[in-house]
Amino acid sequence: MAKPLDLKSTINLPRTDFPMKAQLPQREPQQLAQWEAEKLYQRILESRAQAPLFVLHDGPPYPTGDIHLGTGLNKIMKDMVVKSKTMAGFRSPYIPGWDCHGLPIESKVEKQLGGKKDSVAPAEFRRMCREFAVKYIDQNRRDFKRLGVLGRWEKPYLTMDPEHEATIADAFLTFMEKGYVYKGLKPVYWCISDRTALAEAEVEYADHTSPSIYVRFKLAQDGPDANSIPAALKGKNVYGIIWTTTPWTIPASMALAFHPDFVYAAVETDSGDVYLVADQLRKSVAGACGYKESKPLATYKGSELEAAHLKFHHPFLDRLEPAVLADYVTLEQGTGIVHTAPGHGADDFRTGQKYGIGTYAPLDDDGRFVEGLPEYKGKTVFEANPLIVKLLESRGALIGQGKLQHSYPHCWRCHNPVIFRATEQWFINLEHDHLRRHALNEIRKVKWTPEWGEQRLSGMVAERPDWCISRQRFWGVPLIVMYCEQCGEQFKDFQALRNVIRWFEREGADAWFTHSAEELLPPGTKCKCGSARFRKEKDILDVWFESGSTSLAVLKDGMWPADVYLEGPDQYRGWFQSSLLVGIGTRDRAPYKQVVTHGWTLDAEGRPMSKSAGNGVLPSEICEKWGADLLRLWTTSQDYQADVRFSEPMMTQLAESYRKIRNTFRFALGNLANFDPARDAVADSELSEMDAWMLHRTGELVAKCRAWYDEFEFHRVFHALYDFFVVDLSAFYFDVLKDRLYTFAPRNIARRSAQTAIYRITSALVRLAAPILVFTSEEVWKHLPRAAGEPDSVHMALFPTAEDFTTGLDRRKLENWESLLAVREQALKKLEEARSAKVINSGLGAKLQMRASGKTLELLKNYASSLPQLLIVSQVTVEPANASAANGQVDDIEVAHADGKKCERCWNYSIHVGENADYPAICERCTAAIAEIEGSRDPAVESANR
RNA sequence: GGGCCUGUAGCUCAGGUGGCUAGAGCGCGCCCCUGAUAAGGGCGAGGUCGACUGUUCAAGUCAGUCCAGGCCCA
Repeated sequence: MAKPLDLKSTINLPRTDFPMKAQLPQREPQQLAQWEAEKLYQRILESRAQAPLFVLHDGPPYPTGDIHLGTGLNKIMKDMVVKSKTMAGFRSPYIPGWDCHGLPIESKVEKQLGGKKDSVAPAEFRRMCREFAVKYIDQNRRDFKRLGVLGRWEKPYLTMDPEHEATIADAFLTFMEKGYVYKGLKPVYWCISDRTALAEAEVEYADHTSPSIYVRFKLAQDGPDANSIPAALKGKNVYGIIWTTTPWTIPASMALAFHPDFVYAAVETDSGDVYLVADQLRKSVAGACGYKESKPLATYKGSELEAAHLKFHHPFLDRLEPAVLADYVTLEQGTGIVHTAPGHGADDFRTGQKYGIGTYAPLDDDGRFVEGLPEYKGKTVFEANPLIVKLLESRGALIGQGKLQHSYPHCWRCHNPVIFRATEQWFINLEHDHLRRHALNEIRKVKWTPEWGEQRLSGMVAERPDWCISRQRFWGVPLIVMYCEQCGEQFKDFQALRNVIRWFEREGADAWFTHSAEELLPPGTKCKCGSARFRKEKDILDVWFESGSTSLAVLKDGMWPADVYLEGPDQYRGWFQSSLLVGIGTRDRAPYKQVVTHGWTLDAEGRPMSKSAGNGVLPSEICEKWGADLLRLWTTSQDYQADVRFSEPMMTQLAESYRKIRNTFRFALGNLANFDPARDAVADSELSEMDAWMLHRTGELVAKCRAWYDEFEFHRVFHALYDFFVVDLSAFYFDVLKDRLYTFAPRNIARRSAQTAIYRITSALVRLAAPILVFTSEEVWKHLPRAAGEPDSVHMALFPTAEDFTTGLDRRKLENWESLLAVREQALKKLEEARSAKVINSGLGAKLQMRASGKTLELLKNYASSLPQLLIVSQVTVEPANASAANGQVDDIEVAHADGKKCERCWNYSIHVGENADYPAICERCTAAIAEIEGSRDPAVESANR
């Protein structure tokens, strides 16, 4: 008589309370709160107190309302570096920082004041700026933390902190003391109605009607270089023709610029004069000026004219202007010759520097000429325009005029047109003490990721002009420069000046604005001339000098230089360069050993993301919709060395990938219910061969992932892990394992072997995934049985090692399994054919009849008993074949319907179903399993298993 | 316009020093399962390797030109 039995109750189905649905947007904040309450970051550092250091120095973002996706990507990458280094056994602190000073906040405060900046004292103005910065920093900090980034958030570094401001000022003094700093001229945007310098960002372009004039400059026929004048021009009335829309710059004209490669024609006009213009523009110039030209006397390349040392007479001043070369000269309009006023144009200034021509800018703050001819002296530049045109006319130099409407820079505050004006600025001399050469040397010693970074930065450093470090602003660190009130000399007692640093340490840089020079200096300080009264410099430092100094302020206690800097590609021009120069100027070396750059953040069409373009997506929105782990998955899914893209379809796809990973973890956890590694794990020698082989494969994966983490190749880690989850585990190993896990007696050694492997594999994968999926990994970790001594947070754990996965399985057997995997692929195709032909439905309904020869036959015979489980079919027969198939292929596989009846318990077909009178519906294997289960039914074991 | 970089299936990624019919996963199509179930499994169709011209017995891989895009300058 058959025993009554609930078959399903004898099956070991997965059981876990690890939820299938992630609900990341809801759960992640809870996890964050828990980490914060547990002081996870501090505990990690404490647990690594004796470990070797690995320092990533955070490039400080500028505090703004919402963080941009690119900023999110950057922070996530930094977090992955820190977490992976921590798990590799390093002590890797992360001190986030903010770049607090500078124009954007200053502008906001100005707006708040309704443009009446002068209505408050500098100290009060600075207080308001500070308030703004604090507000934004708090907001940013929330966003960054939400991404799962662990670090010293409660005490970040701020460039506006007193101690930090002191370090910046000190670095400046070091530069000054070592002789790098000099005062020079540089043209800047200048608003003559507000009497102030404007930053690039403070000018807006609007249409403006300017005079448009053609002016002729007469070639000097005498002088020391007269011999080199080309023969065709000798002794003639030759004129260089220029075109300009700013007649008022003519008094400051110092040179005529030619393009080195353009062809210039010397054409004789109806008046008998010879005019020099770009050959291509000959006709248009003649048309605009209303003269007739005959055929050209000669043509010259611009470079020839410069080589001939041509000089031209200024139309109304006693000045000779040399022909110079400039590659910004264009043929789009004008004459191909550009009158060059180094005091009133950025391009002109550079050309002037190159040729050692003076920077002449005879204007006061109101834009009035302080010297020159009576016709325009004392007038503002805009008043002077028509006067100078008239003057040119009266001197016979004006050969054409009109009006031109064009886009012209205007002041954002008063909306009046602005001018370029040379002003006194402070510079760091790149040649002093071979600063440039030293920098280029240091660049070579740094490891660049990607490698082309070296070339890129070298190119920039080699070409860059001297560093202008002064700004006419308030919200920043002042240049510690003082002048004697009596003799006017710059005060250069650096020991005394460093007293200011002490003030800054106590009160911050505000001290500069609230105390007199005499208070800031040590009591009794005197100038060489004997005077004790000093005047403070008003300028503040370029914020790039500040951010360039952050490593000095942040990396204490043997942390300097940093192991790595990691930023976007815009920082070659910015932080990488400023940090390098400050590092060399103060400590004679680069502040970083390695520099990693990631790409720019683009939308689906490859356009850069920005709020103004309307294609920007905020990290906070992504966290709300998808979760931070999804954003982190996005970050790792792509190769960051190129630009990275963001689109909704990508996120949908990643969400699917995430779901797969999560479910696979969940399956593993479900099958580890009641599994206690300390009690139930099977020794290596007792492992089923397939399990040992899978452990081996896991070991290979571990080795690869660790190497990739080492090289910061996160996307390779992601793709390898993901493929392992999908292909090796979900589609293969776990699928094959179901039969053993579900139908074998719970404590059967073969089932324990499977669980041992699942446990070890899962424990490894969750740790490898932890730097990427910081929340999900923690969730898995908490559900995973933990060995004694393992930390309660996955982020405190160490990465697995490949050695953890050596089981002693010999090489030949490993290869056997690789071959069997190939056989499996072959069999699956045949099974699919049989399914379409309706021979079978499920694989378990099949019997495979294989024919093979040689080594393959031998292999299949040796593993005959494992084949049905490996292929998830009910029966497999192996017969010798006549022909021998190519490398490891089975010659033939035939699929037939399985023999016997379907076992109601394990769903395998067997001819033995019904043989056991007690359980007529089950097969011989299940009969044995039930006997094993019943044999072990003693209450003590039972309770231990529940 | 200049410097540097990027361009392999719909998407993301592999393809040392040139050498078999260019690979993977996802997505897609078709099918199976219902004991991972708002899961799981299988098979299949997708690529002129941005374009062109060279070097070579042989090029996704080397060289040149061009096109598209990015960062930074101008």
